[in-house]
Amino acid sequence: MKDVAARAGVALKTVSRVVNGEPGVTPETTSRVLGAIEDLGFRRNESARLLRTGQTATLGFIADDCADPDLAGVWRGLEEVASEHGFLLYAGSTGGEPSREEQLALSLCARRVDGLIIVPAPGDHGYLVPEIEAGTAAVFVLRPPASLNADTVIADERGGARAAMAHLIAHGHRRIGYVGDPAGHRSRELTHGYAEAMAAAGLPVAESWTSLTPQRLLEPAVTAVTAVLCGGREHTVRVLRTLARAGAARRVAIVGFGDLDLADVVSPGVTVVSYDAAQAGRAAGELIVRRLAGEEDPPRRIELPVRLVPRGSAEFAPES
Amino acid sequence: MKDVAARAGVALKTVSRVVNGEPGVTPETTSRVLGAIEDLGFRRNESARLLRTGQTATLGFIADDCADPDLAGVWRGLEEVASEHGFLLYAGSTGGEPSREEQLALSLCARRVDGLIIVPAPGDHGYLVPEIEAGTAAVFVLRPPASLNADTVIADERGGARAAMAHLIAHGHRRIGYVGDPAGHRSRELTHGYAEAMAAAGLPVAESWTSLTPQRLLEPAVTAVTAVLCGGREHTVRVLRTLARAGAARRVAIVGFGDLDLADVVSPGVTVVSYDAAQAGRAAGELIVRRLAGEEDPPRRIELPVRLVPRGSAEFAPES
DNA sequence: TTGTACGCGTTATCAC
DNA sequence: GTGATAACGCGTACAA
Repeated sequence: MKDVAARAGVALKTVSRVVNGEPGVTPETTSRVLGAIEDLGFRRNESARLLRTGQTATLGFIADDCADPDLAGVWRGLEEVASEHGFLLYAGSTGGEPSREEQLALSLCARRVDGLIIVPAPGDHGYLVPEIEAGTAAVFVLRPPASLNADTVIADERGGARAAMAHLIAHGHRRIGYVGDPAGHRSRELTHGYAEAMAAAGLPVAESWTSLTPQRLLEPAVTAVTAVLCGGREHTVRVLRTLARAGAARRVAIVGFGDLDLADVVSPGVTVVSYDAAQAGRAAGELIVRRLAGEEDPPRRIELPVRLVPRGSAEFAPES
Repeated sequence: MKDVAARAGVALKTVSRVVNGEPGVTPETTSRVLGAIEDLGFRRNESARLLRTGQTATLGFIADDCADPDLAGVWRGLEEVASEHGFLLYAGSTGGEPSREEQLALSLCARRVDGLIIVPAPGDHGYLVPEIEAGTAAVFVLRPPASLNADTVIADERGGARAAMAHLIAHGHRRIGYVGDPAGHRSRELTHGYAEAMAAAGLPVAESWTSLTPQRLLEPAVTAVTAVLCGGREHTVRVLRTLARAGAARRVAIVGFGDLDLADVVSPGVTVVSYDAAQAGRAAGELIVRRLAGEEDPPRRIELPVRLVPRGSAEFAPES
């Protein structure tokens, strides 16, 4: 910028004015400065600018694995909003490790991102308190934070599980199982929804039904189970694979959580409950943009609907 | 930092030394500074630091859509390398629009990212020349850049197409079609591979075979076609869906480009050719890290293998 | 072992 | 309209 000023024969500030489109510069001077900028291939150093202004126009996205379909969807929605408002986006994966999440978040704060959008790993999020007090906005997506009250956007997974269960029960299923990870926020919500729906229908639940694996589904001890809710894409795929190999010997109604590439191509089609991850990302982005615009309301909690998509794998009555 | 120095009763530089772990500070002084840092909740401002040092320890990733499975895979591999070497990652989606790509790339350069990893949109990339000359490293992934000679990591899509075609031909297919976008780098490569394989086998190609859509596959004019190569996941899915609806009336051998969630669960399993996107990301990351370490060799071109995964949808002879 | 002075590239304040 | 000068928060050279 100094060089540009020298070449145009003006002061530093005048170049700054031109670059920022500030008023009060003769068209003649402007064009001279512009010429010098062109000649020297000058491009403003944003780091310096941001150091001076204190605003980085930057957001950070932190999630387990940005390549996961749900999280990638969130990312896409978030990016839409970010680019609309002129924010650039950092992204980082934690692999579900709390320590890596903290490290990432603090690195981003040290770079003075204006806001953080976090799909939280398990563990405490108290480490963010000083950052938030220092002015960094934070929104949690898909999972609530621990030890922290902040804006949150989550999917109504429990409601989704209830809808799936009601669907299975309406088709005559009474002995229904759950296949999924034992831990994690989603599993907790889904098993709650599962239990609520079973209780509401007055149906008993055997303990072994809620800790199923695809293989155990074939064991004599649980062959009484006529339907399952799968707590995630990989579980749905594993169950479908296992049952496909078992052939006609074992028929189980299936509702999966999360949509799949070929869900409508397999036979029967895979019935799923799912939500719009991009919508979650957009909601989170809009929340944070509003905070950065100065909104001071107490933390909000936005809940996204989880909808049932019937395709056939759950729309039949048990044989017994 | 000034405040910390004041509170600890030392000079600015001493705080700097402690923060950076430089030698030459009394343990006593160190602990006093550390205490002040703790009390004030001080955290070094990286922007300022990087303004001073000139290195941002930051990379930028630009792609059509970070939520696309292939590009998300590239992202994952890239991030692995980046975090290993202490780089933070910006990410931006272009939606395939050249103007948005340019805008993103220049914004990132203005923030002085050390390097750019680009899955290029169509169009000219000459706009990057001044940036590269100014010291920004650039690597192109999955598609080669136009009007620019730079490091590139691509998948051997043409070879993949040849392998797929050879596979179909070996199973007795003679009239083979291609379903895919008319434009784009991948389509170009795949249709070249297609043509090469057909020519190598001495097979004639009707013009209508290379501009197929799922619907046209059912038309009388092209029912002679007994097998197809699909140029992308969405095409494979659409073909499978269309044929599933058509039922037993039309049987077509299929090889898809890009793996699918339930590829091994549908019956028959979907035979695909695919590559390891994460490997592409890692290769790109390593390339750029090496450049940033000062490597001066001429631009490299790394080619990743594309492998055939037989699952059944292509492993049968034509009926005629 | 510690401190001083200066510079990184920009914007902001005021004077001219 | 334009310009000199001080900041922003930190690292570096060199003196103490």
